[in-house]
Amino acid sequence: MPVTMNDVARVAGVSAMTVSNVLTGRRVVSDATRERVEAAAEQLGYALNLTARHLRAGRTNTIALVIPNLDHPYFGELAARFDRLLRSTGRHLVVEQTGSRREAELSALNVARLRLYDGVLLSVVGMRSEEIATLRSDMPVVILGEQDVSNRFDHVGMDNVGGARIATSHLLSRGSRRILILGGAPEGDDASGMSLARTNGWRQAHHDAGMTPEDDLIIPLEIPSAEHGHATILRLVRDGFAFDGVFTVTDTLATGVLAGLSESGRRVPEDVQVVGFDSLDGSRFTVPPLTTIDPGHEEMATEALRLLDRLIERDEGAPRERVKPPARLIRRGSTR
Amino acid sequence: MPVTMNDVARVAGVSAMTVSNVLTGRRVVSDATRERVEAAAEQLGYALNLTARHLRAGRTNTIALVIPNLDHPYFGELAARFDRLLRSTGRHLVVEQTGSRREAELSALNVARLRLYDGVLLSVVGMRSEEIATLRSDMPVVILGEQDVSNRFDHVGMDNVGGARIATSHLLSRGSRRILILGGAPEGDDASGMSLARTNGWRQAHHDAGMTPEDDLIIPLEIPSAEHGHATILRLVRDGFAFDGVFTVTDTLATGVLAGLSESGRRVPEDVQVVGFDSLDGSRFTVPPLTTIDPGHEEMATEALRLLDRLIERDEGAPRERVKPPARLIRRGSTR
DNA sequence: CTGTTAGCGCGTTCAT
DNA sequence: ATGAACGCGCTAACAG
Repeated sequence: MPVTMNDVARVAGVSAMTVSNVLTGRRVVSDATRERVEAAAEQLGYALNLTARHLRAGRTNTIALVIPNLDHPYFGELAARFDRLLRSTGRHLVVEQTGSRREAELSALNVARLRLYDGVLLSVVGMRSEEIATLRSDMPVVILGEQDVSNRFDHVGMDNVGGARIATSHLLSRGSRRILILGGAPEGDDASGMSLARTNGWRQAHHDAGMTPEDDLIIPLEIPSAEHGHATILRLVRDGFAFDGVFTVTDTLATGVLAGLSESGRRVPEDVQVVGFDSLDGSRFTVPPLTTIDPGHEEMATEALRLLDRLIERDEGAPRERVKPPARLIRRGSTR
Repeated sequence: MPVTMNDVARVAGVSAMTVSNVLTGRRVVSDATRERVEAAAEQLGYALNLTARHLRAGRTNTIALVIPNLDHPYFGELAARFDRLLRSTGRHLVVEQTGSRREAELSALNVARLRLYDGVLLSVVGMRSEEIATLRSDMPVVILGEQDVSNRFDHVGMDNVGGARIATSHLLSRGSRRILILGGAPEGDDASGMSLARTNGWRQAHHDAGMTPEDDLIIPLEIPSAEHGHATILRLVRDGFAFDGVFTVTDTLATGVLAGLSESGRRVPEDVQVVGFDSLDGSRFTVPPLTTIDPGHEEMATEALRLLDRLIERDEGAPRERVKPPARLIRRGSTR
């Protein structure tokens, strides 16, 4: 059996209450008693039972981050960022992986309702907007990501349209004329909101320049993975498809594209310029280094926590907010 | 106030115990009562309080993975792997990041002792072997990584020497003669155990081939990051240092090296061959794709959980084990 | 098949 | 400065 406060109290010849006071420092204890208690605790190898404290306190000082996968650098970096911020306020981050499965996303929310977490940062992928709107919101929840969310939730997103527009304008200004959007959404496709928005930005950039992009430049993908990027770009090159620029909807995708272009002898940026989206850490060291869009990671993280804390403090009066930091271009060697 | 079992019991006209039985299915309940209880729970929006259940049960069905950082792909992939395995047995994974700080590593172990987790998978970096040996082991703990750990703990490591040897032999067999070991440990350096072991493997491979490698080929690094790999290789090339092969002690390092070689006009694998270590997902799509060493990730994960479960089941009699799966070479385009 | 009692370990409240 | 009592919400153990 584990050692409890009562055990320590007995050995120290005091009440459990006094032990608690020594440990938490919430009340003043005489030096003599303090020392006896500390000695007893040490001697018995006492360890606080956090589960009991949480039950008693009704809160756990733990925030859950619900994401699709940890083995995708995008989410790994996200988790690290939140961890840093929470740690600095003495709280814990717990990561739940959903594998993008609807049920897992729901169940993670549910676990939160089960009082294990004080709040949830939810990065939804498997659920559609309509479905999200039906979620119970009796827990502090902030939605992260590109979804168009019902106004029953706070939401921190990114400027997908603006970012894609900047990326594409950059390619145009550097002389690309046939710019693929890899992972884009053709008209009428039931692609993700992210894909749709970034395709719109790509289109807008062309309009800004007085151009109308050809629809065949929109290359949809099941999943924006490096594999798919790689395979797709190889196929296009082999088919003799004409293009001199690629805007990939994610950096991961760009990785595969750079690999594919290199294999097929296309030089970057001389023959083809490439721009990604996400500004992953690793994109600084691709060959060549990847020009990309920083959607404002740091601001998104701080804002998400601000909104979540507001809910945790039961500041119910405040209306739900939607935050969307400005995106900015990071210029590197994959463009001229 | 949240709804409790008692509230549900009152509305359904039964005892809390019966509500519990309906919810857990641990005892048979008549259909009539079951339905009343379910209706009441639904009506009140009841949600189980897991904190209370955990206190009562004395276990949480949660395993903690303690790692330095989530934004390093190596650890992201590790976390994803454990998450998959644990989820398949109905348990949860929680990730604690330590930033490689000694105190954080200790504190994570401590949180575990505080009954929040049933067991801990500890990836130590900030502590030295001697220090690990002094840790209390009154919790189910399995140590992961390259450390030489006291025999008071189960340990799952990798074959650093063997892997480095295979990597280097491969370079030698493909014609490299001056093979840098980037992130290596010079004689007498107080480098990490990982670094030392991989340097030994590099040396052994040379001896296997009847050669003795020059000591100036051992390039130590503070941190095996892409940045350092990049900067260091640029410097070496600029200084006119002679080499025609690089064994980087991690894949991340190799990323920086490939970028640096490309910038300075050295062709891979024609002028310089490169081999990494870790077999990260992303290494399939570097330019060129990276030849690397798979230390047996999958086996390491399953073994670690087997050992941990043994401890959780209080199978105290069993002696501590140390597992070290065989490493194998993954050949790709960065070598000939 | 259902209820009563009791306690997991802690900390708030009220008393001394 | 210290202690007693009580309850956070759940569930084993023991009735009946």
